[in-house]
Amino acid sequence: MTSLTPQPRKLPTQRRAVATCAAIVEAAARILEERDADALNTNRIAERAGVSIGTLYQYFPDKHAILVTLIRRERDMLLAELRAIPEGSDTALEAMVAAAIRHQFARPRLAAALEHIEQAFPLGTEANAMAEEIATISSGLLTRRFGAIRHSDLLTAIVIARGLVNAAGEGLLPRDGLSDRVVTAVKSYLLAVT
Amino acid sequence: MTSLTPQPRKLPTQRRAVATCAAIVEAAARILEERDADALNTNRIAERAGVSIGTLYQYFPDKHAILVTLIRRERDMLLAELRAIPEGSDTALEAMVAAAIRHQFARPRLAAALEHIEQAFPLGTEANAMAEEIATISSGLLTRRFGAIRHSDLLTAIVIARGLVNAAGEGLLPRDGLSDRVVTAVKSYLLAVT
Amino acid sequence: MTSLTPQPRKLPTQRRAVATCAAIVEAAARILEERDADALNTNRIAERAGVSIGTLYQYFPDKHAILVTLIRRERDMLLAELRAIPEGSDTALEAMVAAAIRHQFARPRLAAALEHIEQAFPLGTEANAMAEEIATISSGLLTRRFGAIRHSDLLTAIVIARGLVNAAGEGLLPRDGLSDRVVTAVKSYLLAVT
Amino acid sequence: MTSLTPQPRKLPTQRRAVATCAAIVEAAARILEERDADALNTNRIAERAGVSIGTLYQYFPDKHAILVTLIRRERDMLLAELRAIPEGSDTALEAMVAAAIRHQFARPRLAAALEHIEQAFPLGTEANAMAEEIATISSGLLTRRFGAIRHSDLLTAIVIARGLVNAAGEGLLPRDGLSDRVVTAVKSYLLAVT
DNA sequence: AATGAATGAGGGTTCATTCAT
DNA sequence: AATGAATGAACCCTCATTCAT
Repeated sequence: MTSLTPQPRKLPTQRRAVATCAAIVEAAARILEERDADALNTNRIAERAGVSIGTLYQYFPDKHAILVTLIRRERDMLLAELRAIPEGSDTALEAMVAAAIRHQFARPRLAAALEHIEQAFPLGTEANAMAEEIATISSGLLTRRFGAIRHSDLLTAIVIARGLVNAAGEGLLPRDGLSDRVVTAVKSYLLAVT
Repeated sequence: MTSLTPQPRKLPTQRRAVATCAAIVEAAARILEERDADALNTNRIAERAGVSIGTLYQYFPDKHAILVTLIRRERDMLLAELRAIPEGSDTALEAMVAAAIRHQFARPRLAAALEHIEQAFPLGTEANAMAEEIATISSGLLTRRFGAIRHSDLLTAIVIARGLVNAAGEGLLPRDGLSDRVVTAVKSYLLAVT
Repeated sequence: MTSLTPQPRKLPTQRRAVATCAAIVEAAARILEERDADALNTNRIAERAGVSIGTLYQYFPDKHAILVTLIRRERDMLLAELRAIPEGSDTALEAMVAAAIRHQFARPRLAAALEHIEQAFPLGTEANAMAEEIATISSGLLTRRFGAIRHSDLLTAIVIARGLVNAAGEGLLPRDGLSDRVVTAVKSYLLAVT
Repeated sequence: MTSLTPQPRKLPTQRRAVATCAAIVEAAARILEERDADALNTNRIAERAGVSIGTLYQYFPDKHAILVTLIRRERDMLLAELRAIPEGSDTALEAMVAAAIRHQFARPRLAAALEHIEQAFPLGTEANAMAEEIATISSGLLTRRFGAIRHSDLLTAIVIARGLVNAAGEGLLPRDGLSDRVVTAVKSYLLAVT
């Protein structure tokens, strides 16, 4: 467990290989959804993906790399949604929260499982890079409404939102009215500190 | 790893037995602090505790039970501090946040490790019981200042506080000014919804 | 594969454990005798030793360590025989050769297998130490008959003897008259260079 | 790994095929020189040779066959040099030793690696054939100087020479003066027994 | 009560080899 | 002829747990 940097062992060139690669990552996702993180072993991943264990190791140097790829896949989906929000929008905050909630509840068990796994990895440069990117995007989107926000306050707001969405994803908080609650929490915090 | 319910195999009555039991739990805590959760295995726990693996299994039915005991130990320490806060205090919120931060940073690596482990356990009745107890205590302490608080808002406030303290414990947020930030976040949220 | 230094993982204290440890090493020896070096895997060693694979790994950190222990065992047997030869003897050379041949043909297939395995290990300090010790012993035993011998000539003589005994052990040379041949080769070389 | 007999799967007639075949064998040689025998796997050989694994298996039925071809290649180079020594030469022994040393030190790591690998193969008819051929050549070359030599003495002399050259190749013996040492050892042995 | 030797299911990974394209 | 994706037997090793002493 080093960081989030490792790449697939071999870049798949043929069409079939790309599909195999994706199937392996998706198999890992399904196992995390249906069972426990403990149940995630390479043999099961291979079986679930419908490939042999050898094939799995052609594309990923080790188990860790599969998870990293999966985490990246999910992260990139969320980042893409956030980047798509227009900067000038009056409802940027609402849109961001909506995206986060949509992402969390698209595959809630997967999101929860990855949350834990991600934290088990040492915070490599890539994990920080994502936090930084979210901060940058948020900054752009929120400045219009809240003025200049101190970096630490921005991070605090992100942590609040993230925590609430995750908690709801894990069933600790009712999903009903979640969006409003998150928006309220973030908005009231930012207004209080600016 | 099923739930948080298992009890130590025998309720130790003799003085030495209690000490052994505590030594085993503390050994687990130390390993979690000094190494990784992956490094936590029963043989190492026994060695670190200065007892044989056989003795360990005389006091705990399985590895899970050791962790549950450790989690309970830490949780009870925090709950005791929270319960000690006088109900009539004007600064009850500040006191609660201070207690949480003190607890988190007393043994930050341990707190972070347990956070992850706890989530890996299925949410047994006991975990919920703790959440409920914190909600009850909080309710008592906060009503004076914020009036009647909806249960979901109380939970939300707790999740916010918890998330911020944890994030700071993991280094995602500066520790400096943490107390103020948490108080501000909780206070502004509660004021916004009441 | 580093050097010959690794020790058993855990020094066996109980009588049973010592026996187990020896059984594992002997099992490895038997497999090398009866099959190929390729057939030497830890599962087979454990099975042949009549213990579980887990037990094997209680005493040896890895496969390599078993081989190192076996090599040491055999080496020490030979060294003990060589050391037992009286320094003043007129027939020291003959006695040394006899010891080497006896050792080689006590378990010829084992000796041959270990020869190859030993060379596959990087020449650690210990392997050199043995060569040095043999040189020292030889020097003491041969000086009386051949006068002062240059170190390089001593090594050469040892290599000659070793090579001939090994070749005979592998069936490349007839065993008949082996002792005389080795003694002749060494004696004539040493007389030629002194 | 059975014996030295297997042939390349197809006798390549086309120019490119011969080159591919040679590239594969040379790739194996380079890997043995640069890394360990453990690092010698067919995928790596193919990669190093710049061909696909499929192509490799078009030319060689299995991994073993590649090594056999390599061993033959090296062996034939040495035999060719030995055969080139004129029978009537007074310095035939010196020439033979020089050839062996030249061969050993041309690619010392390769020679050492092949030495081990060769011994790991069961002594097939081919290995014996080589020993026999060397004996025949040696006999022709040495009779003039040493008279009729018993077969066992010839073999002994060859083993002595081979052992010394190999030992020097592996760094156990100084290379300096190696030629003289080998010649002295062989000459003094042969004079002693004839 | 305590010890620690022993167990063995299970997991990560490699690599010689095959075969569809 | 060449490619490289795919295979899966086999291997090394860990660790939760049991049980004879």
